[in-house]
Amino acid sequence: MAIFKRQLHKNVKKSRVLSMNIGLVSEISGLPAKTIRYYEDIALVKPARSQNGYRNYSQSEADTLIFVKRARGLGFTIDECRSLLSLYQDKNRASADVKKFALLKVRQIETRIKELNKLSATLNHLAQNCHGDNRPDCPILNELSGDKSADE
Amino acid sequence: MAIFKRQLHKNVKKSRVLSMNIGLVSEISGLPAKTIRYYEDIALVKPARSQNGYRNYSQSEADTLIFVKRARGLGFTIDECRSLLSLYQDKNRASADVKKFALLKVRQIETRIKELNKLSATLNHLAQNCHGDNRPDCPILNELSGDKSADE
DNA sequence: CTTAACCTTCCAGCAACTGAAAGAGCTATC
DNA sequence: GATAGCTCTTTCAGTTGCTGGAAGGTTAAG
Repeated sequence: MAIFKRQLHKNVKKSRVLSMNIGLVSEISGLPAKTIRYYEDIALVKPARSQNGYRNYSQSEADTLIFVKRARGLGFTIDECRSLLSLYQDKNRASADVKKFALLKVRQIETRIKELNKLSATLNHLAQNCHGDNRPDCPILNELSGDKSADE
Repeated sequence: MAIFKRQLHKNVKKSRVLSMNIGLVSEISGLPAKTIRYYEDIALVKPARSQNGYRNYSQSEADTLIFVKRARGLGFTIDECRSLLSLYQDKNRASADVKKFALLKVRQIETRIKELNKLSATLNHLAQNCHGDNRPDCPILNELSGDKSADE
């Protein structure tokens, strides 16, 4: 056993190792150790502990963390990740549920994109009308201060 | 103008300067009273107090709050609002500064839009490839779990 | 005088982490 | 076996921008 102790960190990335310390899991999942501990706090992934108190992650727990990392990267909230995970772990799940979930998320993202597009257009318009020299008059500030004669 | 009735009655008798309680400022600015108090906590707008301890907003303080409301609506952070306000209140400000600020914000918003577009496309693609029936296989979950054979 | 609508402060919590402090454990090297 | 230099532990606090609620004081109206 002692042989593997340091090799875990250096070499063994993909082999089926019995258990992993948080540092290794952090490395292979790409999640900061802080975040992984936080995920334990919120009961997302609760690893066993070694005698010395160190967290001890199984391969499947590491996989779960990687799953969460991907789902978060796709814009799912932690709670949504929980739902996805339970669907993932449910052998009798309906993929229809997951599809519905994903499409709802798509609609939410698209709404947000529309809002941001409006913001960007408004700001850009204001900036274009701003002469950008040292004269004190500025359409952007005028607009913000509610001076209606500033724009258009 | 019904809003002002009570306040006018009360304040005009005492002084020519119109000052407002938080409820009135909330109404005319559209910001919740909670938010306005929070803005005092973070030293954005610190009103005087009446003898009874009530907050007493001047017209210009109310204007500042309206300014902040608009700027927040345009996606500026509180700290950015602070900068905008100091530019606004600086008689010698260069509108170039404001323009630069706004254009930077536009770029940030556009970056965010691009990210969201990618997310939306990925999710949408996965959903389209999901048959959406009760079979347990689901490309979305397969993708999240890192199964490369799932997609394409 | 009572009641309702104001106003006040303080405490707590949301999401999803991140930083820092203080201490214990482990490993490599001398 | 001492020591340097990692990794690991817990706990508290902070981030951003608010929002909710409790407990209580003030004011206006009927």
